[in-house]
Amino acid sequence: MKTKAITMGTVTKLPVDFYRQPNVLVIAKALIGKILITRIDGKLTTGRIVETEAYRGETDRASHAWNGRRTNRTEVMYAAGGLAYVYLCYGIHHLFNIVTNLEEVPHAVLIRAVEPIAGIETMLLRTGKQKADHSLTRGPGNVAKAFGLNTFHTGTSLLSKELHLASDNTTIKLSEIIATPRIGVDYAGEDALLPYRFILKSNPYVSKMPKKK
DNA sequence: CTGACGATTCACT
DNA sequence: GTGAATCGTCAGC
Repeated sequence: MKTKAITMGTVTKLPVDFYRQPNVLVIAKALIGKILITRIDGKLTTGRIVETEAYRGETDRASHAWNGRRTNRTEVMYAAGGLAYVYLCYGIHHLFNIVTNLEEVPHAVLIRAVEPIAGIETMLLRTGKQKADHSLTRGPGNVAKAFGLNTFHTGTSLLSKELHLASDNTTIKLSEIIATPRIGVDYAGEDALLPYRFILKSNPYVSKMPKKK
């Protein structure tokens, strides 16, 4: 066969221990360059993560679980790491988060942007876009949409066949990763300035730098 | 039960 | 650069 196989080397599913490391910032940074894989409605979509944000639970005013706030919606953040937390924002957009750390520690990482690898047709279909340009999977709302994620997936294991993360041979140099303040969290006061956002340098799928307000 | 608002996006000026 | 869309969640009565 002359199939031009997509050379992806060895792709390994991230183990559950990865999500249970104590420092959510380390996890958010380590997720840059990893592969997001979903098999939803029988459609395979994969992409490389290029932008994340860390939310450090009860000590972080930008987090839904700030100061130990615990409600029906945020309950999943208090579970042990390795689950998905998807929630609706502005009544329109679904945002995909990864629950990290141990039980009772509500840390999470928001996936803000992904570079599409496979299933681009499916992504176009889901987002209703005509062309596969940089906006396809840029921005947390678009990522969830393109990968078929919605609030129904909250609590789904990130080790499942339907939804998981993986690592390939790609190594990201630390110098390629930049830390910046998070976006859209002005209400968080001083915590809004924390450099908890990680982006892959010069990647066109990374959302624009936040404008100074 | 009611009212206020958000970890955003898109179209338009 | 500005503003509207739009509904689940949460706090308060």
